Amino acid sequence: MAMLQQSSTTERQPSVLIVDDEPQIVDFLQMGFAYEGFSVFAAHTGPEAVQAAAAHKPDIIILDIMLPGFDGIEVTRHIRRVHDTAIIMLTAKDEIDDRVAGLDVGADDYVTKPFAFKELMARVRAVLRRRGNNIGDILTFGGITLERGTRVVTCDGQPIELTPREFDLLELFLLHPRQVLTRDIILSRVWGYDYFGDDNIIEVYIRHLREKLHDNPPQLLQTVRGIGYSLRG
Amino acid sequence: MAMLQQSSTTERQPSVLIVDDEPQIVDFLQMGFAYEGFSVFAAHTGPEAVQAAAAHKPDIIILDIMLPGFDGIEVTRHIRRVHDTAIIMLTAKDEIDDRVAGLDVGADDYVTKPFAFKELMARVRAVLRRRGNNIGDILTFGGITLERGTRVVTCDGQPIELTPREFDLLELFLLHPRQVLTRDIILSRVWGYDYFGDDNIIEVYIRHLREKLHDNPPQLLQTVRGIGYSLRG
DNA sequence: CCCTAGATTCAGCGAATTTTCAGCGAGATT
DNA sequence: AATCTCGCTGAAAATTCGCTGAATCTAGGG
Repeated sequence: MAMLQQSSTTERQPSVLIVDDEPQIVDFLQMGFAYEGFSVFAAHTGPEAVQAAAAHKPDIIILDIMLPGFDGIEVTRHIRRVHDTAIIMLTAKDEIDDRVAGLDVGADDYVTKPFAFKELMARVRAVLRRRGNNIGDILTFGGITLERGTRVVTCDGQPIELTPREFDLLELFLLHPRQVLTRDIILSRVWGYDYFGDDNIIEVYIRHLREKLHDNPPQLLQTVRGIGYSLRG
Repeated sequence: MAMLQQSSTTERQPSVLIVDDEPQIVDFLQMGFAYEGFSVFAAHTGPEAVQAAAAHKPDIIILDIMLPGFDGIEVTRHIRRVHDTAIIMLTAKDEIDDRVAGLDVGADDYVTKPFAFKELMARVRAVLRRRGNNIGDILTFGGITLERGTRVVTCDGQPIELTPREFDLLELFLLHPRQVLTRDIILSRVWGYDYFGDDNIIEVYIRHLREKLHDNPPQLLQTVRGIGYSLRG
């Protein structure tokens, strides 16, 4: 998963603390959140988590309920005593009891493993929004506005109807304006890392977006021949 | 317990003061009330409670009858001397006598520990309603009105009969107007995080709501293909 | 035990969306 | 200029997705 530079349209960089003892999970989440423009901290044990939470005061914490020695519920209590951080718990499907206990202690939401990163992200945004932290909910560039919560997109004030794929693609460009996004990155971010279809699908959707954004001749969504595409002013 | 953006239809944020010497209880209640859209204050001792009540003038106080040094009855008397705030007492099962005494002193209601948050919340709403403080009890959007306490729903002034599931679903949308609620979130909020059934149940209930709300063709409850549904004007 | 309201499942249909594909033409390379 | 690569285009094909009209299942009341 290639790293991209953070969007300049995001006012402040939101932060996340990931707490899990499985390095794979941590890596996976780290990549995902970094890509979404978060600054990321990680912890592998309960005590580390409590310390990191106090030190960095992240906007949100992703916490595995099952941690060696010091479980997620304990961690939540400790953290909440110091700072009222939003917390989303990760649980396996067969840990219903623990999960419920976690909620009682005050997790803001929970997600069962295995999960799609997209779903987790949707919940993260919902939680942050609920707490009045709308960071990253509205993306803007050129005359384009994209509201992630309501999925309303406007171009020069006019509302635009987009299909899910079109929406995801535009969102990607708005997250990384001016960046040249390679075909590889576009494919893996919008169609998933396991997509093995035709490359040409990108061109088709770029065309759809250009049509709907009245970007003709291409000015907003510029072709970078041999590489990919780029959203420019 | 997924958290979503607070409804803009809620006129004013209600406030609650939680008084208990057990941090676990305070945490538990804090999260619950925060989720319900209350601004929350907490106190751990009698004097703190009296001071906080005077300072913040909360809409309602949740007061543990057993406090070290200065018991709940004393606190109630002090508070009532200054301000006529609604008070709900928490008591352990074996403190019946105290409970009666608490009522005599002027608590509006009492709840025995252990209790389900839902029950407490129901009583809170009942008490606030009785006192003419219906904050957060009535949700409105479009021509729809939903009264949480009585579970009465009207559409364009006409009363509508809803089954429990239908009510919960509509309530969810009214709590988050205009937001696009994903199928995941709808399922976990209305059917519970441990629901393993068919996705299609959502469509069935959306249809029921549309029928009862005379939303044909869909205008109020809009489908967001590939994502979920959204309550719009 | 039956009856009923409510909850859930299911299969088929139609429409929206996604994907594929082949031909064309603009840029790049020689 | 000839050639080649790569992106663009229009349209058809394939697929997904939500809607619908039952049928089935369940729990509670009479």
